[in-house]
Amino acid sequence: MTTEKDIFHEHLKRTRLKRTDQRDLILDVFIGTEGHISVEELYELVKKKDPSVGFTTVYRTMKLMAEARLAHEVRFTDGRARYEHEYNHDHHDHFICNNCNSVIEFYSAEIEKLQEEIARQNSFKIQDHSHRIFGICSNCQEKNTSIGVAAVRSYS
Amino acid sequence: MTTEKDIFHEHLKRTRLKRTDQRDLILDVFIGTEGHISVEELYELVKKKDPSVGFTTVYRTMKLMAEARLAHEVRFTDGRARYEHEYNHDHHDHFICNNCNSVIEFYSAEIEKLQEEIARQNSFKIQDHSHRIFGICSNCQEKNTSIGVAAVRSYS
DNA sequence: CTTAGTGCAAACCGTTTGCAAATGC
DNA sequence: GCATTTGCAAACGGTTTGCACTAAG
Repeated sequence: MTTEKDIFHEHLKRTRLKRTDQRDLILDVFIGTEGHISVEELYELVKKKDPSVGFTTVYRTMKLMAEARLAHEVRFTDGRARYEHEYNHDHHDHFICNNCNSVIEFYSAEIEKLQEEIARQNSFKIQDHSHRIFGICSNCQEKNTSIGVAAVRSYS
Repeated sequence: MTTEKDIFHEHLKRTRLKRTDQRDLILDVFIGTEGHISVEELYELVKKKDPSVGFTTVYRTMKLMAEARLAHEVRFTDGRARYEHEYNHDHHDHFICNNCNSVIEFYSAEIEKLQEEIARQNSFKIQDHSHRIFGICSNCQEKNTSIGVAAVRSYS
């Protein structure tokens, strides 16, 4: 059975990079998370296990994990990079609540298919996509009858 | 006939803000552009007409234009905010070439409909969305048989 | 022993903010 | 006249980089 650690080590070998204790630790900590974790959040968790690890290393390692297809980078409304597990996790897109910032995952085979069709019509070769739907989640709709739409949000 | 300037001035009146020469000039220059212009690009154009305008004012005015629904903010791969015309322009989404950074607009009524359906199923109230498809445009596919996929792109 | 990785501090870059002076209404 | 806007410079916040040192293979 292939583990995320195997994949990571293989990726390192293939690209002639070195295994280090820091990289292994960051991977271990990342494996223990779920959802969409920011680099800083991950750094805080790593620091608990080994306070000597620098946050630059976490940044660099997460880039490696993305290259190894273990992590997928996403961005919501706070301008930070966030990572979600990619290995053994199905692709999905996101609803993002403009009120409470919660994130709901969704998947539509039909949308995926239509994307491919339109790409084909345009002779465009898809490598990746980012489909984010912003609005108000059901929870916030119930709790708050009048939600301020003060400013136009910037979706970084 | 309602012009973009009318809409802008109405928006200012409604929100009790003031018309200024700078704001009018920036709007005029923006009206004269097409595509997806960055704040800095817009600032350079504005400077040609009036070098005394500060770039902070351009930033602030573009936010106003977005609030007035004259401009829509988008972000591709360079981390900059870009604005495209929203008034009298149909909604669309984007293909973005990872090789030459060109942008192709697309629209699918079916995808839009499916989005709404999935939102309804999740009791999510859509306010906006951002749907970006990254890959290689037809032009780059022809010209370059081997395109480097060196690093994982960060889609800001 | 050679090459890559680490941690730190400083740089970076797009964007925002504090402020005194200027302007709209 | 009062409130808003302006332009400047400085701050901000997330991320990246240069570098002397350390560690992996």
